Amino acid sequence: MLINELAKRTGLSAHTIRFYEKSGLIKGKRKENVRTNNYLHYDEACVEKLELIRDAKSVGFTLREIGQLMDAWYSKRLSMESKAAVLDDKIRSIEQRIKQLKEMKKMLLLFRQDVLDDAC
Amino acid sequence: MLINELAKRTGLSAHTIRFYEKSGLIKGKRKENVRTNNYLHYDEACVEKLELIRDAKSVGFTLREIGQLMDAWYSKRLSMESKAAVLDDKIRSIEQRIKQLKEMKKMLLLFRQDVLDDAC
DNA sequence: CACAACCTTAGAGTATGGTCTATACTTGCA
DNA sequence: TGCAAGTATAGACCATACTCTAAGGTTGTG
Repeated sequence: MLINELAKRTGLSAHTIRFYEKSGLIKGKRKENVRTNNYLHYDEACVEKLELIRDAKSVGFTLREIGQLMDAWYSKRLSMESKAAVLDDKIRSIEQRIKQLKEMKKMLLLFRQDVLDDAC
Repeated sequence: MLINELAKRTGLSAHTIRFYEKSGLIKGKRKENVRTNNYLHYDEACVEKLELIRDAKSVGFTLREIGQLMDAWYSKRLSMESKAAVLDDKIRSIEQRIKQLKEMKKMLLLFRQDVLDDAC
């Protein structure tokens, strides 16, 4: 599929997709048998990757971290161990973030109670 | 206390503290009886606020959101209802983020298992 | 009273993550 | 064949959140 279809499939703009491609997160391919243009073609793996990017971004991962994550998942040059290590690292950082969020929530609930108490 | 002591107390740089002050998140006061300089003095509330900023940033809040939060907490011009509403809003967004993080963790654990399985 | 160690403001520079514009070529349809 | 719609690349521009430098005034100690 071409970039506009990919944009429709993922809900991202073509601009943003090009930005991600320039950042090395996804890669389109040129068709060898087509010489008249240099349009880039994208496959289902690109859709999946862009969805992963969207999800990972929404929980606070940077594009750099997401790149490492996708390398661990797709790359052939990394060993099983180093792939697992990258994933373990991200999993630990997620657990840490969940812990911090729970603490922040507890604090906000206290704030909230104080606000309501003061006024009564 | 002056800015360097505040920096030491909070672990933030004086640069960053000035940036936060310029952004409206904290406010130092000039001493009225001192006319020879225009040094800004900070109190314990500033230390607390900066610690809140640090914590809230680490869980992904923007400075703008943190500003709203601290308004809800410290401001006298907001009603009890609107303060509680701001807090409720942030609490809901935290819950949403925790949910997303748990999903992301589940996914990474599956990735991890797949990586290990493939290699065996 | 020299001088290091503070303080101030203004503004430049950096990194991240987009977002948009300009220019130019290609394709598909009437 | 003309022309709207799609594609490519380069680079400008934006917001957020710092980070640093410059230039100048103040304070405290020997």
